[in-house]
Order: sequence, then structure tokens, then C-alpha cells
Amino acid sequence: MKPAVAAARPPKRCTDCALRVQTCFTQVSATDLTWIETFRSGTRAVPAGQSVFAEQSKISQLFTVYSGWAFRYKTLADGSRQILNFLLAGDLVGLQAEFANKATHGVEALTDVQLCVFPQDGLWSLFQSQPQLGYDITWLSASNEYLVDENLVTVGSRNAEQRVAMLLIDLWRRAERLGLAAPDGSIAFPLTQQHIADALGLSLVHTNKTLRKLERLGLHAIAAGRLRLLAPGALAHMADYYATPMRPVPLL
Amino acid sequence: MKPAVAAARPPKRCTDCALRVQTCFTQVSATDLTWIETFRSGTRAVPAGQSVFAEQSKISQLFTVYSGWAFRYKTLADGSRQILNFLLAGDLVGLQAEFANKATHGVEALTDVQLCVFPQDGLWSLFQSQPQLGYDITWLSASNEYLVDENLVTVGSRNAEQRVAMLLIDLWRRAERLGLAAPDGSIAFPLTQQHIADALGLSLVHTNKTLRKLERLGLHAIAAGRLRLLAPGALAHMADYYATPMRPVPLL
DNA sequence: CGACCCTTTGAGGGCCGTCAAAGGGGGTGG
DNA sequence: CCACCCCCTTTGACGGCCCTCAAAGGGTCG
Repeated sequence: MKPAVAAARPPKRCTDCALRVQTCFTQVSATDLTWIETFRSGTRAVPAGQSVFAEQSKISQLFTVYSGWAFRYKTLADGSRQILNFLLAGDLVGLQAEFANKATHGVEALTDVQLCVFPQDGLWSLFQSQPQLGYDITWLSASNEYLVDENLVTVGSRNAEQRVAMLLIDLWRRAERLGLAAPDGSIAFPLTQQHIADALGLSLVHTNKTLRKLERLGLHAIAAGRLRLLAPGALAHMADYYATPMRPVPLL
Repeated sequence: MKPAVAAARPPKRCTDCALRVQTCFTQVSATDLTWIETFRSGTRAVPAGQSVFAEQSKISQLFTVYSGWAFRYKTLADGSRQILNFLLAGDLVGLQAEFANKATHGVEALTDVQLCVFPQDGLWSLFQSQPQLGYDITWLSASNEYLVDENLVTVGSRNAEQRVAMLLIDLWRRAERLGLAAPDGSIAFPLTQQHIADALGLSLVHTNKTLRKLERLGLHAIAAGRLRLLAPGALAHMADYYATPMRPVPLL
């Protein structure tokens, strides 16, 4: 029995939100914040490995990740799974379903996950009464597209070494930005090699061999569920990674 | 000298828009329509092969494709180009740049293209005064993400035959929906095999061999710049393609 | 201790990339 | 009107990256 990953529930009051305090999130006005609080229909905890919502399912909710890791995926008829991107604190999911009538992809928890839940049918009234929040949601949607764009380039144009390097850099940066890096520069790394393979369009075996290769080269280390980048510059060079400055991001 | 592809300019008045008449677009109120017209800063024609905007460029405009074909792409250091998705009439581009400060990808015209141009710095006032339009833009953004999601699955999880089949079906469906299919069921097909290769993450040579294979199997025919699907069912089965019902889409 | 999941490694093969070169069609200039 | 050029398409040969199959090793939990 694992020691329950005591991920704290989101507080009852959004004014007490431990996430929004982070400098990586944009400031929001007091009125907008109270509006968010009334808009929020509740919270939800999903244990590691469980589904947040399934592909093709009818969902009527939007979710913001409060803590933990998750991922979006699609499955093909032969059972192969493509991971579209990983979700960390602050990420918004469920918007596509608003426009497609049902979930166009599944979402699964990698670790125990805490979510803030919003009703989809309140979205229109949000746009009407709180244009700033509507604008923020559009921002988040465009950011999501950017993430997938990047992943498409990785899967379409990079070889196995470069793909793995990209994934490691990208996840590390995103986690670090959220203050999830330990003093030693390591971050929790809950992915199995199967997850990495599914995200990068590689086989499990080749993913393993590539990871070992980068590790032998001294570029990174994964141990005890933690990732450390030992040579970020070399990784970035290998992956043809261009660091883009990170701007504060809105949080719903 | 080609006979100029006489793609008509968008009319001066949005009320005369030849595109919005299509049933695939949602109805918009008269007031919203006049607002769109004043929001629009002009139109722009881009000849085939020319850039609409370059990667990394600072742009301060949003574009709606009025007619013609274009594509979004990113380039790596080794010069390889990944096409993210193709753009047809009604598609909106430039939103990502609003949030990243510069273009995160390039856009290039495949055919002569006519664009409606909107100022980016008017976006916030749009959200404030016309919430319905803000909502529509979010819809379009989420739809774009859906497109890229699908392409990521194709490139990450399908073999060459399936990728080509997916591309042909997808482009045909999107064009047909816009009323671009001829009575014989063919659509204009301005892509070179290099474009297909760059979109699918395949080499030019292998793209050619795969196209010829599907053609020899009688699944499709490309001739005189036109594509016809000769066996849509077989193509869909090969590609593991699930037809999703198409809903009316907003148009900015 | 055994079951299960994940990781790791080896062997062999196939899909697809690279290299090379010929063929076709349209535009341009002689 | 023909020659030439350029771009795109097409085909063959060969090699390599990555997939599949197979099996062993380690860690955790019942």
C-alpha cells in the first residue's frame, strides 16, 4: 500500500487557492475570482491510473488540473494509444467536447490528481458576463494548440533520440515553472516507458534503448521516480530545442 | 502564364459575403455581422507559393481564409519542414501569436489565397462588446486543436498507407463540406507530393510509392490537379477513419 | 514466496529513409 | 516551333532506424 500521495484538495474558497499564488499565473481581479468561485461546480479527485473521462464519452464539464499529472490520448482500432500531451497543474481540459458534443479524446490520471470542475453549460454566461475570463479561456485554448503543434513536429520530424530529449526537456521545464523542482533540480517523473513510447510514436523496446543511450551519455538520469537533467544544453542541442520565454498564463 | 485563378476578392460588405452563405457556417446576428465588418481591417491576396506570415515574425493580425488553400508549418534547424495542418475557407489563423508575442509557426499559400484581415489589438474589445463572437473564436480555436490532435495521431500511430489514406479522406471531406466538390465528386488538389510528405512525416520517395500503391489498388485517383476518391469505404477502413458528424462552424 | 508490472537486453526482420537517375509537363527563350 | 530548363513525379537499389518477438531481471505487493 502506497503512502497516499496526500495531494491536498483544492480549498473551498478560490481566494485561498495555493496554485494561483505561483508567479507563473496571471493576476486576476477580485470580482473575476469570486465569479470563478461561483462558476466552479466542485472538485474531483482521481486516483493514479484512473480515467478522468473516456473517449467518446458525453461530458458536460470542464476541468482544471489543480495538482498531479494526467494525459490526453486517443486510441485506434488496433488498440494502439497515442498520447496527445501531458497535463500539469493549471491545464484546462474539456473544451473540445463543448464543440464536438462528446469527448474527442480521453484523459487519464498519471498520478493521483485533483481537479477543479466547471459546468460546460455555464460557459456561455461566462463569456457574456466576464469577458476577461472568456479571453483567458481562448488564451488557454490557443496554448493547448501550441503544445500539440510542438508534439506533432517532434513526432513527425525528429528521430528517436531527439524525441526523447524533447520530451524530457519539455516536461522538466513545465514542471520547474510550476515550482515542482526540488532543490537538487530533480522533478517527480511518474511516466512509465510505455507512456513515453505512446507519446512519441515509438515502440516500448526502442524507447527503452533510447532512454538508456541518453542516460549512458550522461544527459539525464531517471531514478526513484525522479528525473534530473544532467546536461540540459546537450539535450537541447540534440533535440534542436529552442527555449521560448514563458509568459504568465491565465488560470481558470 | 497561368490564367489567373480569378479568386474573387472578399466583398466590401460582409453582408455580401459569398462564404457565409454556405450552410456549413452558423448563422450570425445582423448586429454581430456589422461588428465583424467594422472589426475587419481589410483584405489581402497572397499568390500561390508565397508566405502569409513567416515563423518567428511579429504579426499583429488575425486572418480568416476567404478562398484558396494554405498551410501552417514549422521548420527545424536541419531544414526539414513539418506541416501542421492545411487551411481552407473559413479557417482562422494568427491566434497563437496573440499569446506568444510572435508567430509560433509559418503560414504559406498553396494556391492563390484571399484573406480577411483583423487587427489583433481589437480582440480584447471584441470579447468585451460582442461575447458571442468571443465565444465563436474559442470554438474555432478548439476546432483547430482538434485538427492537430488528429494529425498527431496519424503521424504517431499510423503507417504510411494509413497516413496517406487519412490525408486524402480528410481533405476531401473538408473541401466537399465547403461546396468545393465538382459534380463528378472530384476536388481541386493543389498539394505536391512534397507537401503530403511534410504533413505526414514521410520522405518524398516513400510518399510517392505509397500514393502509387493506393492508386493501383483503385482507392483514389489524382489527375490534372484533381483528387477523386474511388473507394471511400476502403480508404476509411484502411486508415481506421471514423467519420464524425460535421456541425455548422462559426465564421469570423 | 509468488504474481504482476515495469525495465532491460538480444536477435532478426521490415518499413521507410537516402541516394541516384530517368521521365513528363509547362514555361521561357532562342 | 523547337530547345532547354525547371519542377514535380516515378522507379530502383541499398541501408538503417525502428518494430516485433522473446526472455530475463528487479521491485512491490499480496
